[in-house]
Amino acid sequence: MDREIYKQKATIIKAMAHPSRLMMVDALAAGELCVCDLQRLVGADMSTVSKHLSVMKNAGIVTDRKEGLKVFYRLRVPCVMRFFECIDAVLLEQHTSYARMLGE
Amino acid sequence: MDREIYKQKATIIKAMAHPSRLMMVDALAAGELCVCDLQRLVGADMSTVSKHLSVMKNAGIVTDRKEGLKVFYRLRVPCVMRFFECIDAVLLEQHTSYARMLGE
DNA sequence: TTATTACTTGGTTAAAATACCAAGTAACAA
DNA sequence: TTGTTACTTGGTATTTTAACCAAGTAATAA
Repeated sequence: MDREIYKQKATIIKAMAHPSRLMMVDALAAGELCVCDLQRLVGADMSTVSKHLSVMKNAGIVTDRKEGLKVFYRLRVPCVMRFFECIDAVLLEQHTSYARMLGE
Repeated sequence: MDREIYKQKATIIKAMAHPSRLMMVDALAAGELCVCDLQRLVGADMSTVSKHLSVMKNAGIVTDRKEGLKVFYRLRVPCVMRFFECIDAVLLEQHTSYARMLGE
């Protein structure tokens, strides 16, 4: 059934649909980071950050690797970065029509 | 502040993060459709479909146009379709590692 | 005018997501 | 062993989403 596929796809997209998670993906585009780095980045409780990461891990967006005390996360499917280009296009379009509206 | 930008981006992504909405975007990729078409497609209450569309409209993903009794929606930023390619890559990767796991 | 169609909006209820604190685990250090 | 660091997981309160029904609006038809 098609329904099930759309549900799976929605789960993946939903896993990115949060400001802190987007921020983390953006940072991870440059390479591996430990949870402690990501916590500093988003400035939330460690448990909150950890839960955000597990959402993305379950969705298949990131993987992790333990090294000593630290756990390093990295993007599993780098193409998610191409999302951002399109999102920027949407934001730009919003901005453009807003400017157009003001000009009328 | 960066925070605000990430929040805006999350709003756009969140607007696609629902099975019915994904299904509609997919259908709209082929061209304009009226709310009645989209209702048949997703098979939910008309009011539900209308609200989903307004979420996407507010996010800047679709626009609408009234013609007689019908309201036609279309994608405003076609690049959202490129999302799907990447989502497919994530699903494929999930599938691949699952197969790998079974093989071990 | 009244009726019908195609939508949207308001209201309500149920389900899901999010944040923090507290407690638990795993690796290393003393 | 005991302590510390770096995380994860459980619990709970709050907020956000989502679905349907009912009522409202705009365009057309009779």
